[in-house]
Amino acid sequence: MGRKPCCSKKGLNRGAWTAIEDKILTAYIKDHGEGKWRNLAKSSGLKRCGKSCRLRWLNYLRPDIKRGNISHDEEELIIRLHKLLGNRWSLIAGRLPGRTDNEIKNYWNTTLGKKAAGVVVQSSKKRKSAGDQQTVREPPAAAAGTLVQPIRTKALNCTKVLVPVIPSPSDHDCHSINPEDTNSSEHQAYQTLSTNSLKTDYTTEQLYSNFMGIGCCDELQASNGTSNNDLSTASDCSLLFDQPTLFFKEWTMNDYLQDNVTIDLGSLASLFDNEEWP
DNA sequence: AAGTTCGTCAACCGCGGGGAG
DNA sequence: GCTCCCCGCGGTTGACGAACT
Repeated sequence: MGRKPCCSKKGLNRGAWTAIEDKILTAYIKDHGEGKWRNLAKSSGLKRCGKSCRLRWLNYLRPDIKRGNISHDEEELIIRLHKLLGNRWSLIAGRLPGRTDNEIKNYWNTTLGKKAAGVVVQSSKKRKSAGDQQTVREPPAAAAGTLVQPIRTKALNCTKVLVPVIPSPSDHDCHSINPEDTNSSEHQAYQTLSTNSLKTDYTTEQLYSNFMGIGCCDELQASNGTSNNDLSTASDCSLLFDQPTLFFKEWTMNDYLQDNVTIDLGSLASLFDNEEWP
């Protein structure tokens, strides 16, 4: 049957966007809002396909895009999140305010990937001379005999990750969730998750194992229709691994999206350094 | 100065998920 | 249940500029 191409390529502009096109797109989105990209492309008069418009807006024109170099804190965070999530660029980007998945992906491919692999990266735009080859170190994990692999969600057929367990109300002590405080983000997160009829008889080790994609992911998926990738969010990880409630304050998606909270990257990094963290 | 190599990053491509009919 | 459409994601490409020979 074949899939229809996203747009007819006849008569459409391709390649780099011009300043005029940018202006048109920005003005149109200001007036009509995001979404309906295909319609947007037609209605705005831009000779671009919807995909192209969406990409241009999300990766370049959005007002909240952060420009400039990736900071050291951000870099650390990307490395840690990548270790945890693999190439889930959009999820990683979701934790870095103002950064786009494309930007992070590019940064990883050009810089961090090499770093993470143990290659000493030369300062940017400096080529190595013949006698100054890149030094290749053994990856720390490999050297220790244990290769750290990112979670491969696709390979595990586990795109719908489950939260297999939520502590019962009697477990509240260890999560610092006050059941009386129905307005707290902790409580709301608990409610959201607990309404999914989740099991309550898993140990932390089992949770960790499930979360890391080792073991019964498919079985759990079959036994529970809960959808979404929320387990990939740091707040859920915190719930699972008994991390401090600090996470809920700074790392719930809602807080970030709605209140545009400035995230303390240092605190996150220290949290990742916790021994229980993968 | 000219040519070559390499790094960066915007943009494109194809695929899959999910909703509507 | 099937098909179509829209959207979002991750992988890849290619233009461009800087560094090097």
